[in-house]
Amino acid sequence: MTTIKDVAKLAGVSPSTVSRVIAGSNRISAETRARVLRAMEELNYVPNAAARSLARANSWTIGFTIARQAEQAFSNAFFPEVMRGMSTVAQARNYNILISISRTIEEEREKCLQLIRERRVDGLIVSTSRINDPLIRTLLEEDVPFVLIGRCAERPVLSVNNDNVQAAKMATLHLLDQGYENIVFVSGDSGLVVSRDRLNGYKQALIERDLPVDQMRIIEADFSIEGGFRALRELRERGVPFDAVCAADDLLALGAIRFAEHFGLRIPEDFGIVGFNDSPLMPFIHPPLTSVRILAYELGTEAMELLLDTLASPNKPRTMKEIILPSELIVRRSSCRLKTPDSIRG
Amino acid sequence: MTTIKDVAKLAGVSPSTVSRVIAGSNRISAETRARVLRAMEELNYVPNAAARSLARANSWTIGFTIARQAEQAFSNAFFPEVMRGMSTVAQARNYNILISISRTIEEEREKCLQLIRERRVDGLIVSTSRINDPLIRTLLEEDVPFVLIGRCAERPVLSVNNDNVQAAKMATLHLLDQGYENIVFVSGDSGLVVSRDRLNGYKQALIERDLPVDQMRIIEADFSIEGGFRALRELRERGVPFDAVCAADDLLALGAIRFAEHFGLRIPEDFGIVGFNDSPLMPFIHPPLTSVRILAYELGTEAMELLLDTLASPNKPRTMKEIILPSELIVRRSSCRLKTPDSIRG
DNA sequence: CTGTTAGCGCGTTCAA
DNA sequence: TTGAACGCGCTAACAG
Repeated sequence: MTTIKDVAKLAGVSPSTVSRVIAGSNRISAETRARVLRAMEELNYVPNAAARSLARANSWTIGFTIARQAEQAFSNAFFPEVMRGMSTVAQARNYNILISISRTIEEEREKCLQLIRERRVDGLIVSTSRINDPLIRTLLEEDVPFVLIGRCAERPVLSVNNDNVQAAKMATLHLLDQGYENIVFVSGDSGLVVSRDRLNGYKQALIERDLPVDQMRIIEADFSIEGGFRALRELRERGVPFDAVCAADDLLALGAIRFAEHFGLRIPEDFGIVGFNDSPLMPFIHPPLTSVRILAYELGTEAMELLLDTLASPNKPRTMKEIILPSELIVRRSSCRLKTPDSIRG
Repeated sequence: MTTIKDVAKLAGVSPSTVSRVIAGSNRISAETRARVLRAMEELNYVPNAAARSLARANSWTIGFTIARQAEQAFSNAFFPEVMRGMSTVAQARNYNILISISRTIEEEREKCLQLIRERRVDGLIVSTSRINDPLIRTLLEEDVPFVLIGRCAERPVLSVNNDNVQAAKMATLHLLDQGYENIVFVSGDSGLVVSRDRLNGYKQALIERDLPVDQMRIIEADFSIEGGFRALRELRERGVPFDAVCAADDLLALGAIRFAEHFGLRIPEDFGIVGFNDSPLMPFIHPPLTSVRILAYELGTEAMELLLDTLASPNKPRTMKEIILPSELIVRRSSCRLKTPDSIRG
């Protein structure tokens, strides 16, 4: 392994001079700098990350954490896209990304704390948040620099989110506009902030149209196709009448398609469906599925930028900026009993 | 920040004793160990990763690299699943995972070399390989510990792969068994080893049935739905007759569905389709798509285990073990003009 | 079984 | 503008 001493020897200077060249100090003669650079080149020298970390007390590494509930969403393109976004920014600013996938929220909390305490990462990007999330509370208590992708329900934290309330409201209004009258809402894990927000959007749409919000029409489902199916079957068995569903995720919407097939309902004539996340394959589903498109890549870039900016000015008082990105309702056949298929995508 | 010295002081021992406790040395009295552990507990002590790395010359971190061509495949669940697999094993063995997503193979090579030279990672898991891949050549030259997910065409390297040749052969034989007579092969980037292997499987199937291998029936496509569509249209314009397609990825197979819709071909009556990767949504595609299921999660666990085992015994001569995992053809309607839909999945 | 000492490779004083 | 000396937190070799 070639060290700073080897370079110094070859260039005929002291190690500290080499260090200055690396740091880009200007208190150095052009000639010396050139000699040092040549020596570095020749020896293929690369500074040892651990030694730098130790001396400067930072790691140039950001941790990205995903917990179990999210892991399921791993089946759609959301997380990969977020990661691609984060990576683009990190790379441009010479940061690395450490990922930590946990099975439970306790494990997630342990892992995050460890990464921070070990000084393995300078900050964290947290990918989902629960109501009263213990991870977030801990991170705040320990004053860990972090950005949340999503929203913290209890207090402002640095975060990047898409406007779930607005999006779910749009989706529901769209169903109403299409003449559906009894819309049910199939939620994911109700402990997640994102679920709560989407549910609120659904409610707001009903209220805006002076329609009653009926708890019977709201149901929580396992985050899977099967879960979506079972939730609707359950509602049906309870005798709740409905002719459309706003599902908190595409997987749940696919469960709704299963439900319709199973009970002989025609989509969109008898039954309208909208989902969330607009996975790339939605246009190919039968029928093509209406869905809310989330800017996943952008969530990643924005989160990373926000975090790195924060780290770059540590003394600056931390304003708990919350960035909100727009989402878009992609209308396809599964929710269109009025418009002709020609006028819509997919 | 609490260091080993603080613990030592509180426990009334020397720093090296604390270090021994951490390392689990047995040359230590039970009583002292208990005192030290209590002090560690009390101070919430966690060893600094950089200092350990520096002293022990390892990082307990594995790099995972993805390059552009793969990034597209990011839209299906393959990479997330691989990562989940890697993560499970890494976590169990106290390793961390650093990810590096590059746009070009040159950039990928740079990033990997840097991670190694900086000593930021102890080894690498490389996610895709090209024919004559410069990254792999470099890693071998520099004697970097790495495992390839895939296969190296030129020489044996530590790798974990699914049997692409066999899988493509199965897929093609299945189409032949279903009575399709003119099967074309739509390949991804022909520079990738995986593309070559799948193409070879296709050829082997034809040869086994004494059918001619016709270069006119083999075409390379952009890795996208649109690319799959254009490739088939191109073949059609060239006057190549065909009634079925073996596509090297589900995305390309979706392009084939588009093609069939566009030219009024019925699937599976007029036109049979099989894809690769069996994305979770394939059962919902219209028609449900036959596809080769890859054990992505297992590829991840096996790759990580292989790498960590190698790192664990560095002096042992490196046998270039190549692990091959089976894949499975999931038959659905898109390729079944003989069997009844009841007898098949999806 | 335990303490002392000397690095690991780099950044950063303080002098010169 | 440059070099010498020390410290970052931990491990390991050597004494005892």
